[in-house]
Amino acid sequence: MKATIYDVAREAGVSIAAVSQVMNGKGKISEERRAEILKVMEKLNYQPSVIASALTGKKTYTLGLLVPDISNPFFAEIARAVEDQGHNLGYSLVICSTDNKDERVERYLSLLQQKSVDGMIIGTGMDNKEMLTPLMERSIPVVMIAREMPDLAVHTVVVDDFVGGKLAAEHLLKLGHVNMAILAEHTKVTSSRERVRGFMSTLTEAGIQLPEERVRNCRYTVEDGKRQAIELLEKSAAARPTALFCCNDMLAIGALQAAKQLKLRVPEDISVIGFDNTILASVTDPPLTTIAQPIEPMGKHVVDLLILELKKKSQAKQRVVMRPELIIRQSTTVPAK
Amino acid sequence: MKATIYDVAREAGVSIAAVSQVMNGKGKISEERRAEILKVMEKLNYQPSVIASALTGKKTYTLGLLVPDISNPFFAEIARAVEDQGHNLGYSLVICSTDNKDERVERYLSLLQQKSVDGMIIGTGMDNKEMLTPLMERSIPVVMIAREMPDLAVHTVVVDDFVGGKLAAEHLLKLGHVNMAILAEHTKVTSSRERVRGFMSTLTEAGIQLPEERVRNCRYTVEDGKRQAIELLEKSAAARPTALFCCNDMLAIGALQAAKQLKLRVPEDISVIGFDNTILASVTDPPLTTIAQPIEPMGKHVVDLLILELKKKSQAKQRVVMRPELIIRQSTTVPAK
DNA sequence: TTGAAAGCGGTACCAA
DNA sequence: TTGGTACCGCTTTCAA
Repeated sequence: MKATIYDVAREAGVSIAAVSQVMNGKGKISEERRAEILKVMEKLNYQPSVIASALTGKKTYTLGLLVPDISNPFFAEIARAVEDQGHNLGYSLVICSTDNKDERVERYLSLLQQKSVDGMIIGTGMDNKEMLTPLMERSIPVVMIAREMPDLAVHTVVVDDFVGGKLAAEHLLKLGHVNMAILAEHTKVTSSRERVRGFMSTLTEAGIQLPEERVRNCRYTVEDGKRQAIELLEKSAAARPTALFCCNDMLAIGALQAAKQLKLRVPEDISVIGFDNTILASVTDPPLTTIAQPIEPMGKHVVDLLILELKKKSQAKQRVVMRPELIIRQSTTVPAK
Repeated sequence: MKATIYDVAREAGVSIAAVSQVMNGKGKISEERRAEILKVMEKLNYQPSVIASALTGKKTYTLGLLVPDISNPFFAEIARAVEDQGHNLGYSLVICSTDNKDERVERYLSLLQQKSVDGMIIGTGMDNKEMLTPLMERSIPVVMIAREMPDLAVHTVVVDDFVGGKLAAEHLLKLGHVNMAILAEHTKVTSSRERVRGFMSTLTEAGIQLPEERVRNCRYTVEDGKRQAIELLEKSAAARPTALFCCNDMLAIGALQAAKQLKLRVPEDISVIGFDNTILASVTDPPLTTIAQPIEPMGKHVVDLLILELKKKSQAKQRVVMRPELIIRQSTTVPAK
């Protein structure tokens, strides 16, 4: 069996209060007693129970992370960043893949509460934003990453999606494209909406109009990206776009596959630009030009905000917007004339 | 504040014991009381504290998963499979990325113990296998996935690496290759060793010898795979291998990049075959022929074994070996003559 | 059936 | 300085 505080106390011939004090560095203990207790703890290989300690109102040192799917490289990379910073600060991470289903979100939220996690990091969308209010009422710290719920007072760390869309547009514009299309996510995904908005507004400034049918909403899968891209591209050279802005790397990969299937060369016949700069973007062929999210700093920052909040409650909620960056690889070039 | 069992008891005018009983479906409670209590629980939105319950000796319904790096697609996919099956059975998952560092493994092992997880799933290697014995002594259930420690009595779920290597070799042999090379992982990684062994033994059976310098040990990164592949490939057409067996998809991607840099065409000039069949294999260009591990069934199975063990202790430890499968895509073909 | 009470492993207050 | 002790929220035994 595991040694308990009682075992240590008995073995050291002191009270459990004394043991507790040396663990927490509180109270006054004579040097010799402290040394003796430490020695016994060592000898018994004593590991204090986080469970017991949590029951007395202390923290569980556990955080929950909700993402749509941990097997999706973007969220896996976020998870790693969050895990690392959490670990630095002494916290463990429970992962929760929601598949973007409200029912799963709800289940996980409830589970995490029952397990008394110290805080939650939300990186998943949800239709019903009311789901978070019970948490706030119970003052369980919540922060958001890569997603936002504007009318919720929580710390949020996102990339500047509008600027991201703008960067993509500027890049394509500079290359000389005028005839473009967009593979977007579902319209309820704010980040995607903003990316589209940034992209479109830049086109508009350049005097270019994008017909409505050139903006396709896709599910977050390679397959759907491919399907929609095919619809966009299976036209005569004159009728099809020369460049495709995809709101995430998965969709861009779908676009790449669509091009291949249609025997179109990337980038000569069709330029493709992605978003996120996950590992996927670097292994495709051709490697994907994409808009990078600073995933690691974002994860680190969101954890810092969460820990800050659960230490000293109540402070102005901040919305941290990080700057995206254009990563030029080889999936974009000047349009064929 | 959160409602406690006392709140429910008071509100319902019963003892906390009664409330506890209806929660656990134990003891005898009259139908009316049970209904009343249920109603009050509902009304107060009562959520029992897993922490408190765990302290009384019940489970925490939390599992720990140790992998080298959750941002690596292979392990992210494993994590997802494990998470799903755990979730089905009522367990949450704490992820621990070890970077294959014994020091991190140790830290996480200790942390998970302090948090009283019900069991641990090890998918990471470790140099010092002694690290697990303290767990066994404390009879904390441990199972392994995708890795093994032969002299450890734990349930293990792995793919048949030897057969995997064999499948790869047979495929290349059938295509007509005689001049091959291997990108392996570090020799301390048993799975990689077995893959190499399976591959080599099949070549030997076919009367083909592989010179020692044709087997390169790499770190688990695209970069290192690329570096080593370049060394293998930067020779005259006559002196270089016509096919490369890579012990995981990451290395295979490195090989693809090496070929590209050396202006060799895949598969015409050089065939490349990977291992794992992660999402990466489907997005490269050309798409990677690879040996698939049945990740999802493996994850499911390992969780089942773990749960089984922590329910009814003590049973013969089993080693489940799943069959790998050759997935032919477009990175392999007949050798140029 | 029902409920009083003794833990589980700590924390923290307070008296000695 | 020390240690006794009342919780924390829940489970379980046992007497009523």
